[in-house]
Amino acid sequence: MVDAYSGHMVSATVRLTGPLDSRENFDNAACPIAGAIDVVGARSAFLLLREAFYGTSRFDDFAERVGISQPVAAARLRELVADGLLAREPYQEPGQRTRMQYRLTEKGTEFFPVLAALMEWGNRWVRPAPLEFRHRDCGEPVHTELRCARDHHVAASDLDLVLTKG
Amino acid sequence: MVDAYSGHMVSATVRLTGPLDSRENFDNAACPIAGAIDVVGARSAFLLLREAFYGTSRFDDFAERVGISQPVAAARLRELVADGLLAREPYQEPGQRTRMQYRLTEKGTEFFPVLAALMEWGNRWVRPAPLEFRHRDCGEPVHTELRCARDHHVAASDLDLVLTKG
DNA sequence: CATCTGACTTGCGTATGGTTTAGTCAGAGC
DNA sequence: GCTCTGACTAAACCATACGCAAGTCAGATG
Repeated sequence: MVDAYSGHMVSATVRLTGPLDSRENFDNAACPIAGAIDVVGARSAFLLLREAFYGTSRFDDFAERVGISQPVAAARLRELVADGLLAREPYQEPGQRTRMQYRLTEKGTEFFPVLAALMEWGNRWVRPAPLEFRHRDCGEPVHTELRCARDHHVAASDLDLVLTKG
Repeated sequence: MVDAYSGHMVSATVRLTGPLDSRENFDNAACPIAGAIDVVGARSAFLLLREAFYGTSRFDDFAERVGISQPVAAARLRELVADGLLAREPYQEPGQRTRMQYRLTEKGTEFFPVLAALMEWGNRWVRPAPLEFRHRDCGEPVHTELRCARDHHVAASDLDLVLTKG
């Protein structure tokens, strides 16, 4: 982990393999991370999704619990629906009038690991809070990790980034 | 997974336990997710960190490979250094003059699961790319997942969010 | 018919993240 | 001492993310 020339610690980097090694075949415009951020990059989008995972479903609750204004909540919820992370649908409790609710789609649900990783990192490095995820069945704390198909725990420095086609 | 009243699918939500159940004891201002976003919320910050994990260390390379202008690269790198995710340090290759490099700190290195989760989600739902992380030792694909201390695989709907103090 | 509530919209101003173009500055090599 | 390169900075500008205050509108409830 110590660089031969500088004597400084070297970062734990991913290794880019094959055609990616020269960096010429890495297409920045095609990067899925950039794509993801273009969809959910706004602060309010992250926090609205957090709220959705906490069970919030109604417009006013979203705005209030996230702490954003109604115009922003409306704009962002509309985007999240348009991008397929949330579904907007009418519902009716008995004896109540029809209302609207926002529900996580499969695309939205699968975003959870991002939020969990962000929460874990934020809790450790930015804003420690007395909050923790626990597995309901066994009560043990839960954290995000990288695993390979053979179930090995993997660090960033043990990763290769490979081109699977082309 | 089907709501008793609406007949619609119900989202896979985390369960807020104890004092959090009523939502009155959930302090939005203290949320670690919000804290994390306040630090690395900008698109350019995510992409600069991605580049750092891909081994980039020099200013011009960051700007070019991320595809951002130099003023933005300078501003964001300065912030990431100020926030402790990157370290800016001089280095010197033999026979070369002293230059600057940006290196991931421990705080920055631990951000990797967020990027990995974002990449996995983006690759599946937004911008499929022929890119994959593989475990260098065994060659198997790697993905992010939630595990409890007893090594159970956990979904969002199997999670409790608990207050550990207060 | 009047009121209430949920779910927004409209209009306005500010802050931030981004762009382009151009320039600075220091050290190594010639 | 001139040039080249790496690492930025400066100025002017545009787009969007956000805020606040107020208004709209439709469907129960009384």
